[in-house]
Amino acid sequence: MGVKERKEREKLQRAQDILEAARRVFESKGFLNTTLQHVAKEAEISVGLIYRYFESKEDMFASLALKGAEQFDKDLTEVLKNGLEKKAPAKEVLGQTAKAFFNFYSPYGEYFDMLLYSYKGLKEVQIQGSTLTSLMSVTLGSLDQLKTFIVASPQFRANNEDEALKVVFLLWGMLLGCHKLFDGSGRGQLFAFSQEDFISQVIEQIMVGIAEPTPTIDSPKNSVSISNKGLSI
Amino acid sequence: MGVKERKEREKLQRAQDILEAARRVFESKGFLNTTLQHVAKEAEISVGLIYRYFESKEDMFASLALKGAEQFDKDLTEVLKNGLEKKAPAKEVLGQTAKAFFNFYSPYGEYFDMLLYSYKGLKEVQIQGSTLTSLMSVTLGSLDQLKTFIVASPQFRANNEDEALKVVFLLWGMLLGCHKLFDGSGRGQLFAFSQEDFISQVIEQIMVGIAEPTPTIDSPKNSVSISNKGLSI
DNA sequence: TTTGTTTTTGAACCCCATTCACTTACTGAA
DNA sequence: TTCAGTAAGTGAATGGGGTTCAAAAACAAA
Repeated sequence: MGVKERKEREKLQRAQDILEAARRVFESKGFLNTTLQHVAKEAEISVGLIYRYFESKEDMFASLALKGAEQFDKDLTEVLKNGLEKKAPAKEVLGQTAKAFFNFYSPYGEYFDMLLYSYKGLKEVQIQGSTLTSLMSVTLGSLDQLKTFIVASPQFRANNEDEALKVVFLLWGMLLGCHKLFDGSGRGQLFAFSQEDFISQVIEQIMVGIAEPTPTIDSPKNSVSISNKGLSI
Repeated sequence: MGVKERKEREKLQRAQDILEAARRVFESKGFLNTTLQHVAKEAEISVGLIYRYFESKEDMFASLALKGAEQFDKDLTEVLKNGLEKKAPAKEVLGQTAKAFFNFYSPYGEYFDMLLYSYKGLKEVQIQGSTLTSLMSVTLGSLDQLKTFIVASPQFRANNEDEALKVVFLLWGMLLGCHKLFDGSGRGQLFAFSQEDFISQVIEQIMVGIAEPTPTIDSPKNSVSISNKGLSI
């Protein structure tokens, strides 16, 4: 009874084909300008058939984002594993993380944004579909990976789960923000530096801080013994 | 001929009334669930009249965001002026900046996000309306204020425009990201800490860095003379 | 009052996402 | 090979909502 299995496979494949077609159209036209007619044409099927494979247009977005998030999670695992094994400098690991993040977020983050956005808009109607739930759960998994890495690596100040979690959110927030800054608005071109350069410098700054090591000129009062570290918060 | 003036005033007032009505409806229903019929009803006018005052629904969003951005810019000016005059600790100033940012971004940022988003979606059709242009320009003005502050304050490592700009973007990105983390997705409740606490700790971390001050145990090779500062990148 | 202008209205228009009655393709059994 | 039953696929119809427009109402000036 290989028929059932074959059908199953074909069905999955068809779903993937539609998704890829959708991605192509979105990328060339942008979300709002893409109609399901366009997608159907690109996928060489009829409009109605889309609904046999996806609950809605939004669900297609979610599915794309989910694919991206899963890829990111896989990349992240790789990056962190290598980082620990080779005892690579933290900023290098974070740089690679950022790179993976943008690989995910540039094509898919838009969908992600939109989903978050529409989630909020729809919160009183219907909280979320299963695809969106999966998306959230994969994302939280990635955050957890990062947390574990930070606790395990001796290069970070944070050495317990709680502290590390905050660092993770700081990094995550920074990445989200940088993406918005550069990619989300098209303003990137206004800046004199590339995203890549910028990110690596931001990471550098996050590592060592932006404050002047010796804060004020007029307070030698509590310079008792910590003169050498100077930066222990 | 005070008639003309009165009409002028009434027109402006009417626009404001519509905008406020729109804001109320958006806040109670969310964007996507708000129709122009709703807004018209709330403003006690007919649907068509909205179009005498605003180019489109999107333009209403942009106008709301603009109001928010202008308020933020004003607040920021105040915060930074006080900070410099009173030589307040940098993290305090940044904390107040964050507060002002969220005051703006919580009610209006959603519109802002959406505009950025739709800007991207529509970039090949029509770049932008005048309201959106103003919004961008006000925002860039705020960023510039921050840059100037950072150059002027001795508490920051950065002491030239170029360095300071990067710090500004780091901060801005962090704020954007934190907003998304907490407010944009409703995930805030999942975390064990409040946005306010989180932000202040993030600022702390950004000031002093997340790296362990003495990076590795096995490199006393270049401890020539900078042993006291230890953190000069 | 009359005339010209501005404001206001709400029904009509149009663009989609979504649905649905229907057709076609396929499968397993007779 | 035929046939019933099911799954896959179609595209025109539906409905919601942003936008437009012709006409009415309100208003100003003469």
